[in-house]
Amino acid sequence: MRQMRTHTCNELRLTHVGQQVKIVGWMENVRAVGNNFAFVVLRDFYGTTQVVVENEEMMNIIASINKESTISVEGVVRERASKNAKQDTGDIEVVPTKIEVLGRCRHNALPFEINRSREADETARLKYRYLDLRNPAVKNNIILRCQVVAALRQAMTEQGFLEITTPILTASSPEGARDYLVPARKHPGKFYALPQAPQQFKQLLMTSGFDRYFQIAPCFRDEDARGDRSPGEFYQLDMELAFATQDDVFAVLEEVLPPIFAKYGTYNRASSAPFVRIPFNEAMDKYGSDKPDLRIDLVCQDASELMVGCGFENLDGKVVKAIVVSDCTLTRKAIDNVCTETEVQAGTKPYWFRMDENGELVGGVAKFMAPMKDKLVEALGLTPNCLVGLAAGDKGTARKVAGVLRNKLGNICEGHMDKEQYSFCWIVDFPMYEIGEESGELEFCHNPFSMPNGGLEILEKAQRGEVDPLAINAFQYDLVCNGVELSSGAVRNHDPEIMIKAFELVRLGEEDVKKKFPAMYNAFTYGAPPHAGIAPGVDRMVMLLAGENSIREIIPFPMNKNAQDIMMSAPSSVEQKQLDELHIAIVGVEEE
RNA sequence: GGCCAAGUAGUUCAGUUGGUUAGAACGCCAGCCUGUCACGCUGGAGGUCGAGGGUUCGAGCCCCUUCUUGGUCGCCA
Repeated sequence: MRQMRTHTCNELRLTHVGQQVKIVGWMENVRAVGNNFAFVVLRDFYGTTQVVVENEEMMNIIASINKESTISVEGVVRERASKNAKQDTGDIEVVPTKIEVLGRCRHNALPFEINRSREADETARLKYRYLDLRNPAVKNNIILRCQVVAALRQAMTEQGFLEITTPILTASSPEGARDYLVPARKHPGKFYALPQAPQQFKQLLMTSGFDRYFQIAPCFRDEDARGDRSPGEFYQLDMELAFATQDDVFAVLEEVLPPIFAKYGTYNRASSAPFVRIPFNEAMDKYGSDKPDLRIDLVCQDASELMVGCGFENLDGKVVKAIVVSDCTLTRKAIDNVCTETEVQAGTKPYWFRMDENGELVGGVAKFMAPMKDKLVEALGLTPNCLVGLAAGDKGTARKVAGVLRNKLGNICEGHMDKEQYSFCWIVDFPMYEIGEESGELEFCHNPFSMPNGGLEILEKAQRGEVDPLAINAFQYDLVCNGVELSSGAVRNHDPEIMIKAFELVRLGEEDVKKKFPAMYNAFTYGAPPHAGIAPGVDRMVMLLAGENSIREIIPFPMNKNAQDIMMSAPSSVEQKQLDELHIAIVGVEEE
């Protein structure tokens, strides 16, 4: 036979019985039964097939190699004497006439067992990622990723978007995250930067007249990792629409995402259009978060007034958020656990009390609550067997603690979370400005590209002191799914005058705009279309679809949380010659 | 960078109040086994208990330092 193989390891069925075939793959397992009789499991990308070795010659070959070697098996398909219903190819087996070793595995002890690699130490998995990926359970996440990306491309294309690639080597951006810099050999002392997002390029494409742009765009940010945030690089479904409003952008994703989530997700239910829209301030008040998990039916109620005069100094006179969990069966120990975990995550401890089955207030801070029981029952709608979580402090603290507590209670208390679905919402009306924590002065809340709601007029009013700049909203929005922030987007500020005015409010001006965004500023002076866009994170979407908690499970070759690729040994030292060419001198670093 | 947790055989873990030779499962090696499919049975090899220091008659266990890893907060226009 001339081909390497005639069939894959998930192809042969009873209909093939009697045929001469050739299959290839990894020798996953050998079950020897008797001296000259063994079952060999051959695995390739597609599945597994059983090979039966029945004579000494073949036995010797199998015995001479380690598991995970690649072999080629030429032989005849035979119906099994005892079939295995759990295996796609469980009705047949291949009786070899020839076994050839293609790639010998030189190790009889692997760093971990392939089919149990997900339980192995993560460092070992990452170092031997090529072995980890042999595990079908690991590999399937990568396949899912490919399918989702393909589906996204197709859906976007069907919606009339053009995929346009933008530069990877570009200029450092003064705003946002830390840049990855690349030294420019031909320009001593100067650097390229890897794009944090194709933001400016896509806006320039709009200015060029491309009407609907998208890209599965690699983005690079030199910031620390999280469970749901890979260090260094990630991918966004980046898109921008000319002559478009916020609603136009929403309509695209409301059309594109639900079918893909329903088809490829762990859960087959996804919100349908239109997704719920929640103003930023309402989200913060009601859910204690700008990325609420709407699968949880709990809401935060304001209890600040109720607590006045309760006599407990940590509640009395503070901003207090109450979360009422009806029919709560948590034990005291479980409640304490939730409170401790909340404190770890939010930095401040929540308080609690319960109404027992007799309608008495018990546990936690109940003794402070008892005197005003009637008021509480009416205002918070307390019923027997309900738990009340209290988050208190200044406004920001109360919101944050309440948000964390809400998530924990929703996840742990039965009946308050309809988990098996993808629940989308838009968070809208983000404030344009905020008071910076460090500077104490007015700063852009999110990014300076967004169009303020009210345009030039409201900025001028703010400048004249007629409007509180903190009350100005931007046409800025987030897409949230199951408590995960999938994306930020905005109607862009395409008007140079409004841009300058927006900068003036944070003590910057025309020169700063020109200096920071020269290409975009200039381009906009030549007639720019109003435009808007968004960029959902591909990695996070796939993570949600795969039902994984770690972003590393859905990236083919992830870095560890210290931004190292321990398989490739990146980052690494380089030759002095390379440094010289780049005009780089390493100082203040000890040799390893 | 702060805080929390973990680090014991190739792998995943157990290890009681500080006390004899540090155990189990899987994997590996050898032997037996002709219908297994998480094959089975018998035996065996395999350990600087992350590293360094301290307390003690005696430390895997207690104390200090340090390294690594994970989580979390800072950070992420």
